[in-house]
Amino acid sequence: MAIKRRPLREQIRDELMERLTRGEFAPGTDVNEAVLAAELGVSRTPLREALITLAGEGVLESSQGRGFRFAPVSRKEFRELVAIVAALESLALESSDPAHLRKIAPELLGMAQEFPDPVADHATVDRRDDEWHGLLLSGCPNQRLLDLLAGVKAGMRRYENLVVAEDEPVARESEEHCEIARRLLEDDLPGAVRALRANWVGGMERMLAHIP
Amino acid sequence: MAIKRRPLREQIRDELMERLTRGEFAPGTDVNEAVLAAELGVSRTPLREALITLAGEGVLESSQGRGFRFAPVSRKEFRELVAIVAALESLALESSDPAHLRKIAPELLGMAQEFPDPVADHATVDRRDDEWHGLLLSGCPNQRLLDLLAGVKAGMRRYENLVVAEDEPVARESEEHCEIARRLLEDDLPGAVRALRANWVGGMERMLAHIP
DNA sequence: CACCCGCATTTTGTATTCAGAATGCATAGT
DNA sequence: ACTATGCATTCTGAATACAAAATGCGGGTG
Repeated sequence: MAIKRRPLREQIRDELMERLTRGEFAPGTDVNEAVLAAELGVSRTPLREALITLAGEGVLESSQGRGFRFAPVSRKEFRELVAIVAALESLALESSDPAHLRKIAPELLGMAQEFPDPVADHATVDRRDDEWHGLLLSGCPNQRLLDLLAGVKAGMRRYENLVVAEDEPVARESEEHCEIARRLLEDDLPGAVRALRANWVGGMERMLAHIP
Repeated sequence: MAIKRRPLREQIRDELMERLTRGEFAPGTDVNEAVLAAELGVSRTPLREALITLAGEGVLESSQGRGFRFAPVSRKEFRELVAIVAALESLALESSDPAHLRKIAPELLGMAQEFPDPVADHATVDRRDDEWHGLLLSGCPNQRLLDLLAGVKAGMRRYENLVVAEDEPVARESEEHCEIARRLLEDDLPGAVRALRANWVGGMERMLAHIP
């Protein structure tokens, strides 16, 4: 077995994203590099490299002499991000191989139908949602597009733990995913793209109420 | 006057992009950090920070233990990048304020009509093209989208100096810009978006012949 | 002659150190 | 009493030092 060797900065980035997803960092708070580095058991150098990467993805902001802080959240930015992701996912879906889409459509439908626990925490719901969209775009040949999407979605992660899982919205999300899968089963790619856009817009509206 | 204070990593990033545009770095070649740092008169630390930023934008690649290299070019990646930029610029145009678009339409038309020197070097042509697209999107309220676009376009920069300026393609580009501006003058936003997409696709095809 | 192993060199990855800017508090002056 | 100024502290930004991995070369061996 080939053992993996990854730069510290990448491991640190992943760990920080993990903690961010767990809600350990409040938006708007400063990063104390020395403290965080000690906590992670690394030096400031690779930590700063990870912070710079995250700043490039919009997760952090930086200002001269004042270091990094977790980017604050706003309705405006959330709307901007959703518009971007909707456009990029649409493009990814449009450029996917129709045959592949037909092949995965049943699995997409199945995943959408097996309803998550009504009381599942938002982390579980979000993870399943990510998996579903990941499968949906698994046939996209545009690797740069997928990388870009991953970066933009990282910038959206801090919005996810603002909401608590509720019964009705999860059902809506599930229904919308079914709709997309059904379109794909029928080889209706334009319809699937429209449904995907509607899914993002709908998800955005469900979320907006929870953002200050 | 408030004097500007920018981190070294940003100045280095800009300088590297400048040199890249001037064709000083061949795609596929390795970066020697010590040499480059000495050349720029800085230490390796902020240089590496700049390199990491550029790697995030796709200008560089990095592999464990082997450092950074300028990303090689390929027809496949160029097509991917054009598809992305076309989609993002379309979104930016669609979300712009129609009134603002109407206001800048005459200027867009004027810029498109004043034909660049037939013998202008590609750098000049590219710069004018960038300015035109910048003005076109100047009314887009989605700041995250504009930032994202800037990053993706940075990743495309290394393709620009692969082509030499030619008479006919520049005229085509100019005509396509006129078409877009005219649509905006007539308040035909969907038509302008279609023309913008066509402009990117056309520009891509003109460029593809020059890529190995 | 080809191939492989081991050592020396080069270069990256990470840690540590140093310098300079920002922040906050205390004190003096009005 | 309030403001402004100077100083101490804290933290970031950059440079340097150190460790470890990769590369290249030379000698030895099949």
